Amino acid sequence: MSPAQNHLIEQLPPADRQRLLAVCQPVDLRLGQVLCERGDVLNQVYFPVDSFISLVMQVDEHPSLEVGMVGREGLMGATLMLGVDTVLQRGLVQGPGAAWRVEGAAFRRELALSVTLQRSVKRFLFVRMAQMASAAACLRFHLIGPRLARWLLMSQDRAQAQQFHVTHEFLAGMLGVRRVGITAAAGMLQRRGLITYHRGQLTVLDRAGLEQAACSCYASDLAAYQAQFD
Amino acid sequence: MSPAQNHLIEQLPPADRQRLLAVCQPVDLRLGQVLCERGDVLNQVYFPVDSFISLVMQVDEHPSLEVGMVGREGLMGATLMLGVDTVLQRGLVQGPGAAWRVEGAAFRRELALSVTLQRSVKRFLFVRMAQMASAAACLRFHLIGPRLARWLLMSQDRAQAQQFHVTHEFLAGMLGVRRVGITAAAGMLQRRGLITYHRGQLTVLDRAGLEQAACSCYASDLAAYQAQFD
DNA sequence: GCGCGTCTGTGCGGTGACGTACCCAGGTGC
DNA sequence: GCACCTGGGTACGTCACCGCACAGACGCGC
Repeated sequence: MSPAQNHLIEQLPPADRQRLLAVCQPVDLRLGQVLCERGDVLNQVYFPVDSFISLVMQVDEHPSLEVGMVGREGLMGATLMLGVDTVLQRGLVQGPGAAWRVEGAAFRRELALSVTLQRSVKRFLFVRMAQMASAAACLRFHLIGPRLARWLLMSQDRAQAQQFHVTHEFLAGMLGVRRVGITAAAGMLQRRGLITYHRGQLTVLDRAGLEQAACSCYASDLAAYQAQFD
Repeated sequence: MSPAQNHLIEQLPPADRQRLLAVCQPVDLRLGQVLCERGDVLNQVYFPVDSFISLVMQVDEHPSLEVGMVGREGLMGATLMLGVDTVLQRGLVQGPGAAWRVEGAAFRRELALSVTLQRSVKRFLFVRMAQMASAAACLRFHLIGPRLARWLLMSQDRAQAQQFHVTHEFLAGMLGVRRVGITAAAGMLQRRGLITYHRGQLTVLDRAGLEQAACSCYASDLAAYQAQFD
């Protein structure tokens, strides 16, 4: 697990990094695993390495809806920084793989000890706020097609692979639409030669084309991240 | 301005409160005033007293869209706590009235001196995150009618008056819909005897009925706030 | 008291997504 | 080789909202 790392951990000064890793456990996240539910006490923090996690809401009887995604660029549980240990959204493993897990109390101790860690977590929280705001506008104004393209790009960035496992049903639960809506939109992307899929295996064929097809929120999310971390 | 106060300031220990108020200026916010634009450097923080402020986004060529509202229960500029001084959304005065204004640098100094202030601002940020997430789901799933009812309740809570000034046009820019969409929804609320309006003056007649008509997001937003501050 | 700008109401065709239902194909397991 | 489940495609009527356009109505200022 040494070359592929979580970016926030990677950027810590060596002493802070070693101290943090000493209280981390390497875990393997399985596709579909639910790490926490809304309302839970937040007692574990995850730093994805080559896994990634969707933050999913549910209101009333509506389909579920993703409001955030966390990969190696961040951590799940950043709100502990705000002194609150309530979980706001379900944490659903969307890309299987490795992650570091820390107990909440230990994480708070490390935060107190490392100004650099504090700074990174704060900035990541800020990025999440920017992304949630743009997600709100996206949900209001953008059509399923562009939103799907954006979602695929975001996943590909975190999976760092051309191919990953998603069914239309699953995608519907991310975008908060019907499965048929996804079938229509994905079929269009396939006909345009941007992606191909078969029984849950989806492959990105033309990344540049997908970026063209995606709504502007993809670019603005990326810009919000880069403004803080590059 | 002494009895009516901003809640965050009110709850500070006397010494901290006096120190903070010493660097605050009382200002009078005018309806429609724009306090900051997306991308600006955040160099002023506002604590509304009997005014309130809408946080408004704009994407592409679409109508504008409110993604948050700040009244006497909070402050505008809480993200300074995260060590970032970039403004994410336009700050538009939606309810005219008094507020305290602090320079960004002075606010940071006070934050460093007062653990209580830190704690309050952090909690308020957490509440804002909860509210943005629920706003996202609301935008996706709820119809204009219930969303409008919710918005009126939120405004009434902050205006602390039965009556306030809003035109259909303005409301359209808050909910991100056409003006006619508001006319239809507001007309329905009026026919049901919940509100009445005339040339920009809107009066809430039946608050309980409005709560019935509003989507579940109003209750869940309130609960998120109360979990932190009551 | 006249004019004009602002605020509100209505009408109409178009469309993106919805709910529901059914079908087919690929793959797995007995 | 058959049953069964899962993933994906198609069809059809409905609905909320859109874009656009136009009309009344109130109220302020000259």
